[in-house]
This record gives sequence, structure tokens and C-alpha cells, in this order.
Amino acid sequence: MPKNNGNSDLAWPSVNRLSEYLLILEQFEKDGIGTISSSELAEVYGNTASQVRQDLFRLEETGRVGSGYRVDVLTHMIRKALGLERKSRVVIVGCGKLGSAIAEHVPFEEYGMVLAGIFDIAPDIVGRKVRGITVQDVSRDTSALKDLSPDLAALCVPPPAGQETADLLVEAGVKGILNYTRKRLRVPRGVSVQDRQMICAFIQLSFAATK
Amino acid sequence: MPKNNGNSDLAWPSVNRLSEYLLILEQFEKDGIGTISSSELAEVYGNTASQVRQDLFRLEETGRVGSGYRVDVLTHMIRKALGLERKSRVVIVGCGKLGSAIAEHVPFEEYGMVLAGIFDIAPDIVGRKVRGITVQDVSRDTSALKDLSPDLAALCVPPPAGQETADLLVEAGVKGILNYTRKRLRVPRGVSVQDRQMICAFIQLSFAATK
DNA sequence: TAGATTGTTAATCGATTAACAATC
DNA sequence: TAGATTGTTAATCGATTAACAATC
Repeated sequence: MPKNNGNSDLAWPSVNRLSEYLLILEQFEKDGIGTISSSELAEVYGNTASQVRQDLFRLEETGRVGSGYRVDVLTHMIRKALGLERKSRVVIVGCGKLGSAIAEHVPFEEYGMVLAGIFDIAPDIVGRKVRGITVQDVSRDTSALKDLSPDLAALCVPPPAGQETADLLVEAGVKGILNYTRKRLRVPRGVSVQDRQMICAFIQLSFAATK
Repeated sequence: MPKNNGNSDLAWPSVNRLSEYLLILEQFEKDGIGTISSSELAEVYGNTASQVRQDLFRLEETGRVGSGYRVDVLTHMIRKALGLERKSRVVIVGCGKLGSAIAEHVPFEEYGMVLAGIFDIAPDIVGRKVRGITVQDVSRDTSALKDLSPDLAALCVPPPAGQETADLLVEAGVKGILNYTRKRLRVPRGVSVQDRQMICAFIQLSFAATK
């Protein structure tokens, strides 16, 4: 039986769905459900069984003909395919409402990441403890950022500081930036930026909702 | 010259890009740039000139052969195509760090939306003023939500309350929900949900960054 | 005028859906 | 065994890219 080798590259739409399947499956796991079929997963996700199978087909090991997928095996395989054993080091830059929301609510440890540091420049924020981490001053001491050897960053500073801060991140070796700033960022090749402007989410939602 | 009628339906990937073009163009406008070419926009967005033209082609009125697109005309046409004259009424449910970040930083008014209300259930949050709006108690008075006749909602409550709160929103007539909760929501047909779990953004970023 | 650049059709590419044999 | 359901290939559909005539 031909098996798929784990390093086959996943299509981008597939990666997006897999990360969401993972959350769904973990919910199933918590609810004590041991096995699911592609059509059950499709029902919850909101796509087709065929697409689910096509997505899972790329994974190393998947289901059993006739009886479906074991939830525990599947979550493990998705984690592996998405590279969640990597222990990526995350930093948050800008610790206003949004930055601290991310720090406090995103379960990094559960998905192979570590919140390595939090930065800001405002005197009334620097020095505070957020989720057990002391907020450091980016402006004064660039080496502090570099010393953390961060892989990924969430950029939550006010728009005017966006590019400048992104440059610092790149210099510190960050390879991926989640941009919550309204400004577009210029980064060198090899660094990926995902734009996550909240207003766009609302615009898209408003379009979808009146369709 | 064949012109495109404004109600032609846009492809979903196109809608997503258009909402981001809009932010870019507004930045250009602020910088005093009056005209841009498809290749300049593509350069900033990070796609091809051909794709940009294909996206803009669907709009009612677009550019001028030989000399590019007028930034002001284009922003106006994108706004029109995305339906941003609609004055959608937005409510935020759950006013913790994330909910209040959205309330304070998302420029609803600039994009044809109104922040109509903010809700929570925690006694220490209800009654506070956030962006000039008094946080109301959802649990005690469901009619308060209904009275606002909300169109769109951002769901920022803790996971256990997700479905229950979504039900309230649907009952109040909400047609689109931005789900920041980790749980999947069940909603009737006709209501659209966009899942915006932050951890998924990090997972996707980590995958993209190590690609 | 010559150069630039859109509007728009056609070609290509990739992703989704359909189908069904294999088999638990 | 019969029913269910995957693994996997093929067919379809849609989106992106290429190309170029029209024209500012």
C-alpha cells in the first residue's frame, strides 16, 4: 500500500484547514470521542468529506478504510505535518491591549511554541509582568531582543512605529511576523509576513454577511 | 467600451485582496500619491500586476490605459464594491483584553461601520466605559442586545460561553460573527462565521516561516 | 510620436469535487 | 457477510498568469 512520506509539501489552503482541524479534533478528544469519519469532520468544519480526505491523505499515516480516523493518531499526525514539535520562540512587540491579550490568551505551549519575551517602549508598561514575563524596553536595549533568538513575532505596536520595529525584529533573526499594524511592512526575502489587520476581518465579514 | 456593472459578484480571494488594497491605497493617499500602476500596487501587496488588474477589472470604474489608476477613484470604487456604505452595526461581546483592544483600535467609522454596543457578564467589567460606550450585561438583559439591531459581532468571550453567546447573537439578528473563541460555532444557515482563532495564525505563520 | 500601461481574452495551473476499488 | 468508509486517481472547476490590442 503506497504510503505518503511526511515531507511532501502541503498546499497552503490545506495547511490552513489542517490547523483548524487540529483545534476541532482536540475538542473531540476532550469530549471523549475516539474515532471520526471524514464526513463528520467535514460537517463540523463546513467543507466536504472529499476535501477532508484529500487534506489528510498528505499526512504520513491517517485512517482505516471502513472505520474512519482515530482522533489521537490524527492530531498527532497533523501536529507532525505542521511542524509543531519545533519549539518556535515567539516574541510580542507592543504590549497594549492587543499585545497583552495575545500574551495572556494564546496557548503557545500547547502548540510547540514558547513565549520568549514581551517588549514595549512606554515607561508605564515596561517593567510590568504579563503572564509571568517582564516587559522589556525595545528602544533602549536592542541586544535584549537579539539575545532571545526569536523565531516568530507578533507586531502590535501603533502604526507609526511598525516598519521601524519590524526592522529590529528582522535584525534579531525573526523569520515570521504576524502584522497587526495597519501599515504594510517591507522585509527582506526569507522573512514571511502575515497581515492580520483586524479591520480587514470586519470588512470581509461584512461582505460575506450581506452576500 | 464594455463596462463592468457594479453588482458582478467578486470572487472570495479577490474580496480579501481588495480589502487589503484599500488600506494600502489609503496610505498612498495620505502620502500624497495621486496615481499608481498595477505593478506598483502589486509590488507593495506582494502579488503580480496581472492579478491586481484582474481584481480591479471587476470594479465599476477603474484606471486609464497608459497612465494607471487614480488613487482616490480607486479607493472609492473598492469601498463601493465591498459595500462599505452600508453602515453595518457592530457589537463586541466579551470585553476582556481582546474585546477592548478591538473596541479601542479598530477604526469602524472609517469603513462604514458603527460600534453599536459592548457586552460582558463580569461584574467588574459591566458598567465601565470603553471608547465612550458603557459595557452592558448580556446575561441579565437579552433585550438590550436585540434593541441595538446588530448586524455583525466580534465574539471574544472565554471558550465555554462561546456557543451560548453565539445563540444570543443569532437571536438578536446578527448575520456575521467573527469568532475569536477556540470553539467551533453552530449557527443557522444565513449566518456567516469567520473563525479567527489567534493560535491558528501562529501555527500558520510558523509553518510559512520554516518553509 | 513613442512609451507606458490598462482592459480583456486565452492559456495555464492548481485546487476541489467526484468516483470507486480496496478493505476493514 | 454486508455496510461503511478510506485511499487514491480522474474529472471538473475556478483562479492565476500570460499575452496583447487598444489607447492615453
